[in-house]
Amino acid sequence: MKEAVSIGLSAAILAVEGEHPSVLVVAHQGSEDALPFGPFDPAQHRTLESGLRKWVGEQTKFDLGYTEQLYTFGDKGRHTPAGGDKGRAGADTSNRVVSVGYLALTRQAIEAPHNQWRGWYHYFPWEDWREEKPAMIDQVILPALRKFVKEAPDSESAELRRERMNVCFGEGWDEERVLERYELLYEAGLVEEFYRDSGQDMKKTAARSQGLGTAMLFDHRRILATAIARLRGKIKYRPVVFELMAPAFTLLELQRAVEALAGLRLHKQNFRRLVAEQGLVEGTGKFSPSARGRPAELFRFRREVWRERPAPGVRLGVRQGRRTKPA
Amino acid sequence: MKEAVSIGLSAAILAVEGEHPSVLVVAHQGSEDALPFGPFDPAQHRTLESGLRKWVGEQTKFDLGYTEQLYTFGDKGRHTPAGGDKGRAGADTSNRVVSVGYLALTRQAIEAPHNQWRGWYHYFPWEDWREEKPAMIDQVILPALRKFVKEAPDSESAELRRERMNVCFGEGWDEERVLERYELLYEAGLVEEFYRDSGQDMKKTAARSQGLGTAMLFDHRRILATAIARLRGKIKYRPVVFELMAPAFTLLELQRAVEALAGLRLHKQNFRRLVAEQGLVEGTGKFSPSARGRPAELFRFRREVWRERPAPGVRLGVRQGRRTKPA
DNA sequence: CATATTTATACTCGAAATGAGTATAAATGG
DNA sequence: CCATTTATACTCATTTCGAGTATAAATATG
Repeated sequence: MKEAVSIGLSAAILAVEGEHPSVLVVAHQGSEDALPFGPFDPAQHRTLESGLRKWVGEQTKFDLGYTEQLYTFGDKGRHTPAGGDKGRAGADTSNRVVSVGYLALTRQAIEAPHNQWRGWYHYFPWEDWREEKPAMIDQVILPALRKFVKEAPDSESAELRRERMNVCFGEGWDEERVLERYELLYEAGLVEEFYRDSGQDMKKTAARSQGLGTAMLFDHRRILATAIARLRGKIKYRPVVFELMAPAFTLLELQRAVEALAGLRLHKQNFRRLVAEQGLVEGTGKFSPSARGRPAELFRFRREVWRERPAPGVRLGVRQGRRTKPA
Repeated sequence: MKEAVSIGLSAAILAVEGEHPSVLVVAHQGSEDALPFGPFDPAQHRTLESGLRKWVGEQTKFDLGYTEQLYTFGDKGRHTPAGGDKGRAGADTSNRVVSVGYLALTRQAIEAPHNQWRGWYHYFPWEDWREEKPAMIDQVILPALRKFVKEAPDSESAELRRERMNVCFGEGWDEERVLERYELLYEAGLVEEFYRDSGQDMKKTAARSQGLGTAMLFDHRRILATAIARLRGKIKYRPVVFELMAPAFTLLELQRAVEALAGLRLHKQNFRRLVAEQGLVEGTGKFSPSARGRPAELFRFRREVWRERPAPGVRLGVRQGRRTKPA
């Protein structure tokens, strides 16, 4: 009980601008993108969350609105001090860091110095299915994963890998499995972090040259994957999207925001039916000055719903096209 | 980043025996029930979970099967060393404990020395609606919460408290809000832990005499509430119930298990329809030696489903009776 | 000015899922 | 044999869901 460990708090601070979902990254030591990251000081803070709010406020100059704890990672090797010893099994008895990841949602998309907003899909290009199924899945990911299956040490392990491949990238896209997919790609050696963490030289590896997404510092991309997965799940049963919206918005704007988060296109007429039926939203009499087309009414979120309905949320109305159904 | 903190790992190890959902508790120092609890030793373990498995194996003599991380609590004051200083704002600069809670599911219900299985609903009597709505809700909880609303420092705070009361205990029971309800009862001073943590003498307090559920050591009841909430949510979309079942079971046994977890009664015919339709289960040709009535076929879980279906799980088929619907 | 184009919004329709039963089968205990 | 108990199959009305069609209200263009 006396083992000293330090606690790192990392925040995936998310926002949406129009159709672009983004995350706040800081220009950290070196070149890799990083999430805002700071230590938890037990002497100063009563809760983990208050510690987080404190230094996020200091570093990024704005208040966290909605926040939610994601996960606590304690894996050795996946949080190597940048530039430090890189041996995987290396007995680094120095100071072990356990990192607690948080999700935060905000409307503000300010540009503080050293901070900037970057699109999610830079880090997870295979997760954006709004236009079409990303070609890299069939062209790069699946071939590489099939190789990963073949190279399994034994047949049991191969079967397991095959299952994971199918669940993650096979028939029937489940947009919530963001973390599972990233973890699989990591283990299969298809993301840069794998080579960094295991001390191998990335340049030497063939797979590396394909560069699946942009790498991040430490385990920050894992935390971001967790954040996106959680958010994608949550929008379906809790009205969290509104934390990301301006006070007034058109229904199309709302739909575009949900689509940006889910990485999927939705059926317009059904989306508005769902939102309306659930009473999540009420019209202000005002209308949006639209460039062309009929002007859309501006709506506002009815904060009261969370009192009335036990589990409100924007159910994504219908996926368009695809969606294979099992017998 | 050099602040020393120690990490405690607590496990809510859950099982179901027939209709009785239970949790493994250890006879700890003093009188309060405790979850199996141990330190994380960063020098010895690569991940938090491997640390957990290690000492749970040592202390309780059995393997954890399915495990899942729940939440990391770091609140000052809610993890006071038993018998130690109890001042809430007391500057105990000693050693702060951050506790990571885990959920584990198991079939075995062995009786190790010093360990024992106890029913969930000893700790959360208001959560079991299988027979009927627990009378204590109307007779004890709601009156006390109304008092809590009245005593709010200002009207804004009162409105917030009223909302929480309604969401937690008002119309439309949402069986998943186990943690929210426990937290509300804690803040309203209706559970023993509140008085212990704030250093007040419980005997002196009127509310105490009503004793809502059995208290636990440290924040273990909070962790257990988190575990139950998580499990109640998860059974609806992932086939986790089967982690708790024997290899072969009748559909009624499966239903009773789900009911025990959810604290609700289900519609028998529809439950079997759902389970069958989803292909979660397949009949062995064998039949259960039933005491009376037509013998029921024994079924087994089809492990393959998790390959075939993207998000299988036992959707609870239909709540019987109640369920008020908003306009 | 008429008309194509664009966007918003209302309404329809069939397929599936859901909630609540009824009906029948297969055992046991008098 | 018959009342009782449990299992299991099937029916039916209602709601939800996925996918359209239809119409309205604006702008752009010839």
